[in-house]
Amino acid sequence: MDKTYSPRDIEERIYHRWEDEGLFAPAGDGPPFCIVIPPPNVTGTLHMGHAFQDTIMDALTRYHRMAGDRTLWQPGTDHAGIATQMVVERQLNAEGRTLHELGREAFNERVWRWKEESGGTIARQMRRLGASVDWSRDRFTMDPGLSRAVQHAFIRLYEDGLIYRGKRLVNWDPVLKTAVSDLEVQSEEENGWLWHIRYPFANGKGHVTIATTRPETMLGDVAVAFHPDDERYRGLDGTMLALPLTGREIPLIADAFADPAFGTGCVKLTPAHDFNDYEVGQRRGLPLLNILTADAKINDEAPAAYRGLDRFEARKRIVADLEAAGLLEKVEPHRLTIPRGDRSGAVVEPWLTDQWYVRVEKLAAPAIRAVEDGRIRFVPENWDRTYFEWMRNIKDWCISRQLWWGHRIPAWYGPDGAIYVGESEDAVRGTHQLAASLPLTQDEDVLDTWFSSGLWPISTLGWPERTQELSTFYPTSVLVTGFDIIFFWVARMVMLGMHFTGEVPFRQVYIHGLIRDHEGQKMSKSKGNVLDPLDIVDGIELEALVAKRTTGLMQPQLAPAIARSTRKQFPDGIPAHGTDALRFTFASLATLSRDLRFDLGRVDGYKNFCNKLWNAARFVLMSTESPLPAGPEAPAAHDRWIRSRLAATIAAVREAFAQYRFDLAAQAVYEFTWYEFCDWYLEFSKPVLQSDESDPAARRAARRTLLETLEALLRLLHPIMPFITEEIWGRVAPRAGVTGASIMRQPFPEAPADAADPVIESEMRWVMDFILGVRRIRGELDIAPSVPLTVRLQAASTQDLERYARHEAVIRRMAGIAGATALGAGEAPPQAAAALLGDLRILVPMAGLIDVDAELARLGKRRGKVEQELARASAKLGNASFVQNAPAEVVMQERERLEVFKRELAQLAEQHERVASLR
RNA sequence: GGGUGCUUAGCUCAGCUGGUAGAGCGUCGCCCUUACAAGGCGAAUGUCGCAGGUUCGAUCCCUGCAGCACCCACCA
Repeated sequence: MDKTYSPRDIEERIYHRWEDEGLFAPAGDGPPFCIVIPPPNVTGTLHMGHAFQDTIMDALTRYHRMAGDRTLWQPGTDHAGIATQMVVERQLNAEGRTLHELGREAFNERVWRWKEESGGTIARQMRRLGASVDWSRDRFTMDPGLSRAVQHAFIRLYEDGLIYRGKRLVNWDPVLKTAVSDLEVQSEEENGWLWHIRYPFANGKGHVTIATTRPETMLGDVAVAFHPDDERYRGLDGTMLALPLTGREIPLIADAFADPAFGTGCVKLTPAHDFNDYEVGQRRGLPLLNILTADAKINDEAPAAYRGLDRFEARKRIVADLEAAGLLEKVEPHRLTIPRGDRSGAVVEPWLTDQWYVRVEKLAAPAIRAVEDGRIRFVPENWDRTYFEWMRNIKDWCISRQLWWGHRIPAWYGPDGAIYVGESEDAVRGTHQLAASLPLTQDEDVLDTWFSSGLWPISTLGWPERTQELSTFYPTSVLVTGFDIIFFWVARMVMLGMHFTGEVPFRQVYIHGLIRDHEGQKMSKSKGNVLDPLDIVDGIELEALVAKRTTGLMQPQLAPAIARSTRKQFPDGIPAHGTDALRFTFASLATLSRDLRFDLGRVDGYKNFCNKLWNAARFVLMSTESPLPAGPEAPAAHDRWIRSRLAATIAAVREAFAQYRFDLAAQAVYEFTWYEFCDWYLEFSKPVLQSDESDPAARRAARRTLLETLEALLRLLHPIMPFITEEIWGRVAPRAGVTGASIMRQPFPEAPADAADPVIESEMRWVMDFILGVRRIRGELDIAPSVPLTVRLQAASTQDLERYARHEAVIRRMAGIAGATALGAGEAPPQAAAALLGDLRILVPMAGLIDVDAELARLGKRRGKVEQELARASAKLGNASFVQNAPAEVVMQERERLEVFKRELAQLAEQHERVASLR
């Protein structure tokens, strides 16, 4: 093995081998286990959130694969309608061309080309991260098979009466010029104004005053409402008003919709441009007057003076005209929520159009029940409340989009406006027996991306065909995703999956937190704090990092600040850490918290961990030969001890995986590896291995234990750190007598039932405490390691002496002592510093090497601590109700503690006196 | 307006069904001891947000408050 661990040399090579050998495909006949990947945008790149999510899914996948399950991690990408279309459109614009010049067909060809070009990026990145997806089953939402699934789903829902076409108000994005669903609208509080405007009575005698945040919509007003109980307007129901600037007359009506407490109590009604007003209008039979074009300019329904003006321009003009007419009563500042399109950032308009909708109520009911009765379980559990909250108030889902990139809606219109839904024009003509001469035109629109995403678990497995994969892997086992798409995606998969198959799409939904930067900020291009996971893996020079963060900004003026903060945070760029270190970091970050702060310092730490493991393996390989020599074996206590500790660690890791506590799994395996295996066990084994005088049977046992423990440890670590474990395992396994092409297909470790050994653990605890006691004296009294110590044992029991004898070689080496001898009965103890180990006192004679003051200080410090503990324990035991009510076990334990403290205190006092007398 | 989280060592976070507060990073000493200086050995550091309550006992359970996030919602 190379002396240093260098991830770059091993990772790519190993991944290719796995892939070439087909190790990612489901195998065996164990119970099925399946995860479908949340499909990233095909033209996108992986960010930290993806890398985190992929790490979790891969860890689960590898864990289950090793546990013997027939495991499929289903990969794929999403066509991401709006996002992708916007990117390509921007490319076009940069070339000085527009979408419409190109035409629909040519544009789509162009998007496909772009998809082919950039579509491999994600896959390349996933390979670097070690993702063990079954690439042979890679899918794209616009693949022919998946497109067929989408079409089939649409047709069936239509036939089931769950899809309809309707003219109503939708959220209209005037920049993208498409309808969007409620979920794609982001409402933010912003500062605005409240305009108070007078609407004169038609008879010229007086006026009412309305308050509005959107004066330009007055051009579409069809009524003004006041509350029926509002005394101020008693008897005015039905009075006609002269709508300013328009020459139109509209009625004043009494309607409970108006809130007497707001503004003047009068509200203008614009049913074509406001969701509330629309509802009132429907109820009251008011007309709809649309005054806006698709790009939110004033249309020809409005007075000539305003036609063609942008809505915000029109607002200014109208306010000015009202003021000039003396109708503007006042303007006051007002906080209001502004709805913006989540992609374009444009203010969304409620706009009257024909769109396709999914009638969700019937779909939602079984989807709610599935979570209520536990067929689907959220982890952490409380996300079900979020799910319920939304599902119980769900509204019909607008699924048509006025885009070109996506699944075209399979509907055709006759000249009379009749709607025919089917697989193709021919099919439609056939089913409905339409004359060949009857002209049919297909709907121009495409479906919401989330419609096809909602089918993902079934469509990737082959639905609507009844494939082998579908029957094997559906329902899938667990969905791993972020809480931000519970509504967009999770809920829709449940509804659609259940409707089409009668079964839930997944049994568990593991909701992970959001990766933020080290300051807790969301990572975003415009904040300039994004990290490319592969830059952490491979490292990146400072200048390259700065360039990466500052190019392609939507707001180029942010570049200098971003460059500055980047240089400050990473003065030397980012060093290479390797994939395993990054993955281990993600695993240890995967707590139940919803915000996860990513700190590069942790990756550094886990890279060191990789190095530690690497070197431990080197030691094991250097200390053993292949194959293990035959012969009788005599395991030492520490051999049995490490097996006992390994068993406990295995149990902890398995439990952690079962609970999706990757952080606890990582922690358990980290602590075992570093603190138990490396810090203690390897050192324990050295005297046996490196001495020519040791018992050959003990040596054989040590070598076996070394190899077997490491081999199991590698398997235990593999789901989280696949590369380094594979690399080391390839060398270690043969010596441990394990055969196999790859660690990937080895069984996940199981704790042998008889491995746990409390007796041995307590004996080794004694050994370790002995060593620690001497080391502490050395450290605190500043005795150089080169100074050999000979210690005396005072008040040693038979057991102490036996233990010392059994472990003398280890203790001498690790505590750095030349030897230890028991104090004879009646022999006066030497002047010495002492470490306490139960009743046993380990005396380090002070002759000439101990600083009296330092030792006194040391004793005093310890005494303070013990006194504190003692006081606490005795207070507890002095409390009658504690003794009475606490479980006997607890009380007994407390009594023991008290005794121990008392004894220790006495010993400390005695020691203190003796040392002080040296002065 | 409704809902959900969070507050523990300088920083980032664990702490399972209430029973002696932990880790990593950082800090401070001493060591290049032949697996590893990406290391070893040792050390320091906490009124567990605040105030009540339940309990023999509360970081943990309950109530209230404060601060910080986030989600949902049509108030002109």
